Amino acid sequence: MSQVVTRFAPSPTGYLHIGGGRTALFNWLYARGRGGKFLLRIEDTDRERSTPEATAAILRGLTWLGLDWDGEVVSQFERRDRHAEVAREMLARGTAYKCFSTKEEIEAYRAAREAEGASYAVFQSPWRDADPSTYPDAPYAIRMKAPRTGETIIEDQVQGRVVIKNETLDDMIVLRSDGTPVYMLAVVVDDHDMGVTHVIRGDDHLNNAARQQMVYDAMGWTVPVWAHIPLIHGPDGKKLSKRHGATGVEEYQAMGYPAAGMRNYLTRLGWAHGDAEIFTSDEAMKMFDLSGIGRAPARLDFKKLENTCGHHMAMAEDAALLHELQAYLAAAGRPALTDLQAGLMKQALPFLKSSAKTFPELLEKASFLMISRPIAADAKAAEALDTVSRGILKSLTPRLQNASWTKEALEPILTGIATENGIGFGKLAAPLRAALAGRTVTPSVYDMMLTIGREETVARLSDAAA
RNA sequence: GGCCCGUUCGUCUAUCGGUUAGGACACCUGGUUUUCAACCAGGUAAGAGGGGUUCGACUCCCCUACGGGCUGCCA
Repeated sequence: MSQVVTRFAPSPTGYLHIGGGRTALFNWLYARGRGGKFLLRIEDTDRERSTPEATAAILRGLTWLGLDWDGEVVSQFERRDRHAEVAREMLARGTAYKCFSTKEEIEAYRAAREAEGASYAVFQSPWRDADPSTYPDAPYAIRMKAPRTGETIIEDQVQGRVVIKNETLDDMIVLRSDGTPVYMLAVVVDDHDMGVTHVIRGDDHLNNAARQQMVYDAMGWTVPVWAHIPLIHGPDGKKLSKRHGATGVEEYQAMGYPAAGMRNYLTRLGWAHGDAEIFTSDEAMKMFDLSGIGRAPARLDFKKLENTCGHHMAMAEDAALLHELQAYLAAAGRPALTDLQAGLMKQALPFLKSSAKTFPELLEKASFLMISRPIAADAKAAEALDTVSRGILKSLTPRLQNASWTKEALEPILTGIATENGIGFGKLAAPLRAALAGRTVTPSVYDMMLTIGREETVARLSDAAA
């Protein structure tokens, strides 16, 4: 078996949709897991709607997801001459013909059929078998000479064997009367020329596959392996749209989901391998197979996304996580970390990452190291700093001056103070949290003290005790 | 309208004719605990409906309902 070649072929008419991201991911996993190639082609033949900004956004989205492609990005529009050449070759082979019917004539044909009571009308061009000597001197489109009887069978790796009756398909136009190629032809020519062996795409193309397969047949080309995957739906089961919230991959980056978690979640959305839930991309590549893809559309579940992200956050290496955190801040338009904050963050990451699911949550938990003196206590925290508590903090600071700065050394000091004052550790922790972080919900007081260091700890406690 | 695809706990799914229908998320309860989390243990919860085929159907076939897609000289 020759090398596997897959591709992702989005239209540059907007940002990278979450469904497109998953389609790209499946193609990437399939190719990478088999030592194959994953190609990227921009289907920009619709000049009205295609924009360079959209192409850039799609590339950014893929890059964020960690999906790397092989070779140069192919522009479909730039290959239009090649597409036209194939259309002419079909003409020469007799698998296509010149059609001089105008748009008005086609509409009239359909209207007439419907008037006769037909519920639908496949246009049958009068030029299909016309004698070339009768051709008018007028613009013409090139139509594929599709079989009118029999059936076209799509052997789909996800949908199974799909049978389409040829009589329901018209002679599709492959080259418009203005000489530009039509998408359906372009896809086939490009996939063939690029050596694509496996076409993994949304099942909105399932019906199209029949016509595309006819082009392969007409040209005598090898039909690729088809795999039409179901689309992603919103939580209510309807097609995912803006009203469900985020539909763009980059929006998820801006919301602070780690890319590894996003990848894992998207891989599991509509695909399964036994009970495997949490896995790295390397593991996913080894497990991924077309047979594991479900046939029903899957719904987006933010809770599970978060949970999956939490696992990956905890699994991440500190340096890489810090790097991604900084990228998140930039993507979300939030201020970057100062060198001091970055240094403290690196120390705090080992305990912060184990309980955070997203970067905003991580930052929330890290607020004690983001702030600087004087620490402003919020209303609830201020309540914890009553006269008695301030007195306790005051008596605590001298004992911290000479302690070695480890949890083992600090623990007896803090529990000792609590015992001396006849209070439980919980009663002591509250004012400590208020003094160190200015809030009532924080990481462990020991973790905070160890992170910011002796000098800053004593300073913050002294501030609060004053 | 026609054609095509789909339908297992609330959600993602396992099952490929014989299971007490399994796992994960969510939810509920308990535990741990200096707060919030995280973590640990346990629990609630499913084969759209109706016909067949079969000794036996979630699994195979048909019908219905519901959802989605396609039906362009858009992609």
